[in-house]
Amino acid sequence: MPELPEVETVRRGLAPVLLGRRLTRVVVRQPMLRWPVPLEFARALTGRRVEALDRRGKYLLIRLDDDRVVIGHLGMSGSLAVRPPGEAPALHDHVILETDAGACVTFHDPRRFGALLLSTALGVEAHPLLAHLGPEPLDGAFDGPALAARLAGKRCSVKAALLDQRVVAGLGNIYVSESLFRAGLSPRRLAGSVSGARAARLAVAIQAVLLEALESGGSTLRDHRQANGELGYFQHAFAVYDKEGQPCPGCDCDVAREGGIRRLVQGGRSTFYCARRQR
DNA sequence: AACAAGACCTGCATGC
DNA sequence: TGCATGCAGGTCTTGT
Repeated sequence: MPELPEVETVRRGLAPVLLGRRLTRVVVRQPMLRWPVPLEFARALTGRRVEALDRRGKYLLIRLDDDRVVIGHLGMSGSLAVRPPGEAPALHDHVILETDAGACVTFHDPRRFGALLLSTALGVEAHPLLAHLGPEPLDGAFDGPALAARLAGKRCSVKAALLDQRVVAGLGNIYVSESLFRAGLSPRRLAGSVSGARAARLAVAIQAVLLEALESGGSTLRDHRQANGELGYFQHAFAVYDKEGQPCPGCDCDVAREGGIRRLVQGGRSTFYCARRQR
């Protein structure tokens, strides 16, 4: 599920429930996520107050009042949602946090590719999972030249490069396809060839797609929920993702003759694009 | 050094 | 109806 807009949607939804609250009860029902939840996780969180809720790329950072930081990742199918207190946990509800206001936040993740780890305020930036992340695409400093510098010399496809979190932090399979479509760039294009005006177009496209997705509460294909349980609805605004064979919304290409939106597999992952509009 | 493939795990749609 | 297959929003690890 979760790319930057979904994680940011969850962060914004959880903030009013968690910020400034004390965690009164923490239950780890299933510790075997991507990596085991640390043995001391429940003990470390119980009684602590949540001082800040941040996001870095696709990672959520829950900062506690004792300088500990929870590093959270939702993997493919994870969600963090506020549940009615007292409700019985559902299948795949792996970790439950209760606050002194009586709120109940549940980490739910059928595939268990997600993670909940512990770090410290001083160490979190240098944590192996975060240390090499590229720039935040919604930062003011992210622009054409910044992106071009990250892509320079790369021999892989621009699609593969954008999925690499060291190049830009937070893009995933959906938003890479959508961004390349908006920028009019072929997903097969050599990453290193994207510079100058092309890089500027791509940077603008990435920001526009992410901001629009954010306004829609992210994309719900299956698992993503906003923290309040509502679905995201940006999936209705996809131009190309999962639209193989459908007409391209940006040009009048003939589906019968040109095939409309095409699907391509790169690095084992589907890419969707319009061959006519993307060069 | 760069890249692809394999691994992790569950659920769902499809086709026989 | 049941079963096998393939695919899915991610990314670390292993092998070429």
